[in-house]
Amino acid sequence: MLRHDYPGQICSIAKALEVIGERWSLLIVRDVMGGRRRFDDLQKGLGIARNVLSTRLQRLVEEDLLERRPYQESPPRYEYFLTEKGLDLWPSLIALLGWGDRHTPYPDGPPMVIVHKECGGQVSDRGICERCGNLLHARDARALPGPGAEALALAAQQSE
Amino acid sequence: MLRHDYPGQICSIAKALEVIGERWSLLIVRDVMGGRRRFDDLQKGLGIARNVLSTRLQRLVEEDLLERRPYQESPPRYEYFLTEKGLDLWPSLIALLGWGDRHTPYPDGPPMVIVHKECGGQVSDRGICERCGNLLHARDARALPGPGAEALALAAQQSE
DNA sequence: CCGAGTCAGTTGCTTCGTGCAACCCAATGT
DNA sequence: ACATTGGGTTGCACGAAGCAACTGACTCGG
Repeated sequence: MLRHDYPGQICSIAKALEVIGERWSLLIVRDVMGGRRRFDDLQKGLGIARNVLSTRLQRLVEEDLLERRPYQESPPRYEYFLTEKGLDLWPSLIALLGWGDRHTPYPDGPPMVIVHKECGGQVSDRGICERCGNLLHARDARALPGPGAEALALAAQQSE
Repeated sequence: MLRHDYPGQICSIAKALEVIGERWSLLIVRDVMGGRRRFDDLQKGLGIARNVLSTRLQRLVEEDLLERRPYQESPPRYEYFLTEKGLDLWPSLIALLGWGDRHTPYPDGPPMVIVHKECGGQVSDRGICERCGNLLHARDARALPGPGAEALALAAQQSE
């Protein structure tokens, strides 16, 4: 992505994309939301080039979506945590997840489903629990492997 | 964006981003949803390079998000319409719009608000009408200039 | 005491996507 | 007759992304 801004656009969608529209950015946020917090862990999980991951993390920290916290000194090692601003991307992520599930489906069903922590109900792409009907936020839900997950994990193992 | 795929990612978010994660793609969808249908109109509105717009439109047609329909022959001229798959990006777009509004706000308020056609109520970032409480879809809603629109339109005029 | 491994990057090189400007062609306006 | 519009295509320069190698401080096993 040459420049990451969209000059002249008067629209909050364009503003949002200036921050999270770069390649990999949203997937990094997704992974951190799922509990990956360390450089190598993110790099291996995403298959992203290390230099690119480095610049993306820096930018996400600058933009206040991630917070970089040391978890040990000498040698200094860091973990990345989502800020409120980063966590607030949850509705956008599950909307995209829903769209992907509907239109480019995996053969054995979705590899990931979102469930309401409290009641265990499945969460729709609008972030509404289909069992209890509540409107949820990031902290109310959890991602679990879906029906399509096993076959794919197997295929990934075999290709190694 | 170098390659538009994310190899090895078992996730519908990654699948979705393979299709609409490229720079400009989502803004093109937004503009077509707002009624811009022709090449020059899109090009001027977005300030995108013509060759890039050309390749993006081709890809969006290939991926079945847009449909290219002739509206006259000799010379052949085309308009671009959203398919159901394209229209179904609406929840993702308003989720991003909501995030942008909350976290990178314009000084005079949002430049665009979404309203329920039927009752005129404002639509939340989950696509729920705040007046009648209904869960809405793309066709139920309309984008209108918001409180921050006038000042910005004025500024845009002056910079010309 | 020595070598292998881990973690979080940085550096250098190459390739490919992007922006910019110019060009094309048919039809229409004046 | 000439300029303008619409919908592109072509050529070039530049910078972002991918890949691989390297660094530097520490830990762990033998």
